[in-house]
Amino acid sequence: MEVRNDVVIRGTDRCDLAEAVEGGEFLSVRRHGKRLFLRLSGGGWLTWHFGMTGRPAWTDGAEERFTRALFVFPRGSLAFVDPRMLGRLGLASSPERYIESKGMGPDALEISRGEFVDAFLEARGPIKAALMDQRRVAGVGNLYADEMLFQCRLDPRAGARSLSERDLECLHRAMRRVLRRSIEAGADLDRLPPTYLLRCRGRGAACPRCGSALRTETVGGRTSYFCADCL
DNA sequence: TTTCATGTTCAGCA
DNA sequence: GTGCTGAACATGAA
Repeated sequence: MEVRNDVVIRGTDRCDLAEAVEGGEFLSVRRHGKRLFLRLSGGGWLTWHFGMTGRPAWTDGAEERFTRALFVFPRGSLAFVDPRMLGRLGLASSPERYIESKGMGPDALEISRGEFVDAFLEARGPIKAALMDQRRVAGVGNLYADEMLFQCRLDPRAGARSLSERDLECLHRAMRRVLRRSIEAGADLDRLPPTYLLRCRGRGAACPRCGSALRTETVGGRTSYFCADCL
């Protein structure tokens, strides 16, 4: 293993990391929320957090720009490419312990409708902030939260307490639908249905449903797009 | 040249 | 304890 920038392994000891990885194999992969876990043949798991701009990249030729760490195999390498270096690599004894230590909630695609409703009935603050809170449900980020709320015609600024059980059930369905579709599309926004708000972020955006100009506002510390006419 | 950004975490404050 | 704000991280795109 070659570490190009120590920032991406901060919180981990460089030697421990190298020792845990080198000479071994990745036996299996798991995901929880936005985290990836690779089981190491020497025991334990490699944890992988992508931040906003991180991604894995296989290469058997020239090294990609912004490669922050590299797992070198006999033929080719697996690179951790991350321009902004907001991602992290680390070690954990198991995904469960890692999830527990981070206080992460159930994965967005695994949480049942009942659990979801219960978790949000006691939420405070704007619904969008609650949806992005990884302690409640793990896996929903800024863009996807906007999409889910849009599909349910819910105002991102609305207090979580103001939502009915029916609203929350809609949100649970939308969460599953949006994430599934996005995974199918390989997270390529252009391959999503034209009715998706996700594709409309940016300059002078119009609502894909009614054509009105989309509004932007900061909610939960992040830029939110929504259509005031569709609420 | 300036501003903003797909995420997380933490300090400081109300 | 809860929630909000701003900062930090380092870079590219608009």
